[in-house]
Amino acid sequence: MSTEARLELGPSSLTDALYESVRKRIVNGEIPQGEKLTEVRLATEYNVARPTAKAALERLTALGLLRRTAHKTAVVPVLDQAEIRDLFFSRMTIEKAAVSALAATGEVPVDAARAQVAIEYAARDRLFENQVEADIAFHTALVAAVGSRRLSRMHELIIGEVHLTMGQYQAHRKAAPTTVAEEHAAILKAIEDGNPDAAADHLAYHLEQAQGRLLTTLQQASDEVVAQ
Amino acid sequence: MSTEARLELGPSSLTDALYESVRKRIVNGEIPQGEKLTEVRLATEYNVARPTAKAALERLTALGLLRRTAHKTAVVPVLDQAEIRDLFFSRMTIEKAAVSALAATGEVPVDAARAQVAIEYAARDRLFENQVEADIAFHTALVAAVGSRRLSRMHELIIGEVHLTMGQYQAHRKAAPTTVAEEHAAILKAIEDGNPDAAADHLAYHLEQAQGRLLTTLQQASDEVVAQ
DNA sequence: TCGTGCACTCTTGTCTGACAATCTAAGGAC
DNA sequence: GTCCTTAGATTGTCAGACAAGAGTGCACGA
Repeated sequence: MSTEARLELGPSSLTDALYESVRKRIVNGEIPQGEKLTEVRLATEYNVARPTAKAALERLTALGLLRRTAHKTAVVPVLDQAEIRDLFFSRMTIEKAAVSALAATGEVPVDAARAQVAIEYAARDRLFENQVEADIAFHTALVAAVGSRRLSRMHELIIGEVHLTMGQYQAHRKAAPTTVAEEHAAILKAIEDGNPDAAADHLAYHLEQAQGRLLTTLQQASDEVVAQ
Repeated sequence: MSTEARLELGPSSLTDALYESVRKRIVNGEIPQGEKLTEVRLATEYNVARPTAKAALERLTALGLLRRTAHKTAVVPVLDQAEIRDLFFSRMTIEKAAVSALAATGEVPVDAARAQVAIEYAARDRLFENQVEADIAFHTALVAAVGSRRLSRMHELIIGEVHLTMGQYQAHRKAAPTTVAEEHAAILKAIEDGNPDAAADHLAYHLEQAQGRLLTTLQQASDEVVAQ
């Protein structure tokens, strides 16, 4: 972590900017798992007041990107196998409902199709970070297209952790971009065909595969630590 | 709203206590829909600092019990028909997944059974507030029993609004306690029988009925306003 | 030598007071 | 009557401070 940092002034609120900056650094692995983030550290690094840093930390905590208990320092969480399973179970619940609803209308969300293209480009250029980014965007677009504010908010509550996990294990990840793209395409196809059950099934398969890939890399990562 | 208020010192944090106190007052209708809650008002009423009040307001906002945009005063939201439908669609998604998972194990959650009893007592004694409270507890217990931290967190994200809506229309509500109890019993029965599909179906029916009851009372309430 | 307990430090929770930026609403000009 | 300006209200952010809880290491005793 560099001793100085500059905030983009895009977002209206200073807290927003700080939140967004730290969020990115966590999900792309720049701030590694297990790292502690104190309020004063964040405040001094970004040159903001402690309450502002506190607010940003609380928001990150709410989205699962940090863990924090009373009077204790916030920590970037390390998700174990059980938690990854729980994460994907929850994710499955939301996204299944989303694709089913979309298939009922038969309309393929344009943002999802766009993200699908972005994934292919990123994969071709070996830009892993962009690939993860686009993958998250794809799934987020699917949920958003349903038009349910609350479904999206619930999804937002867990997708951060998905992003975190994928980002943290990025280096270890055996990229299988074509596989991912094919699985995504199958989901979109089922939506276009207006087949809710098929859409849900394809999505379930895709997420199971994704979970499996993550658990494998997680296992490999822990093996490497043991081997040292 | 009284000009003075006392906080119970149960919760460790002052913010927690404030949050909990205001939460109760919102969901039971003491603070009506559309009411504005400024930071200073809350701070002076409870005799706490503005930052503390701010934190409590932010938490309430996160759970949908207040609406707040930048630089604007927090307001107790008024849910229209479309939002109630969205709310129940989201709720359905979570709770269906929950009862299906429970039925797969075949174990009836004790807390849910306990809440079921509480509903009956409250209904018999005409304690509407307790009845609502116990109903929320029943559904929360179902989700909690799955043991998925993230599913529970997502549920928490929307159940507050359900509570709010039920509480706010409490006065208008035509109580149908036996009906509710029977619908709940059917869900528990299906779980006990280990039948996930039946459990999901009974839950879906129950929530559709509940939504219908709410929309009806909502309609009646708006009619009354027009008639004035 | 090892374990227990105390003190110290770090960090967070909360407070007071303040200023700037923004939103709301009231009042005046046309 | 409508639009614009201006004043008040409200929130965002800041600085500095103190108390309370959590963690750590050292000293002391067994």
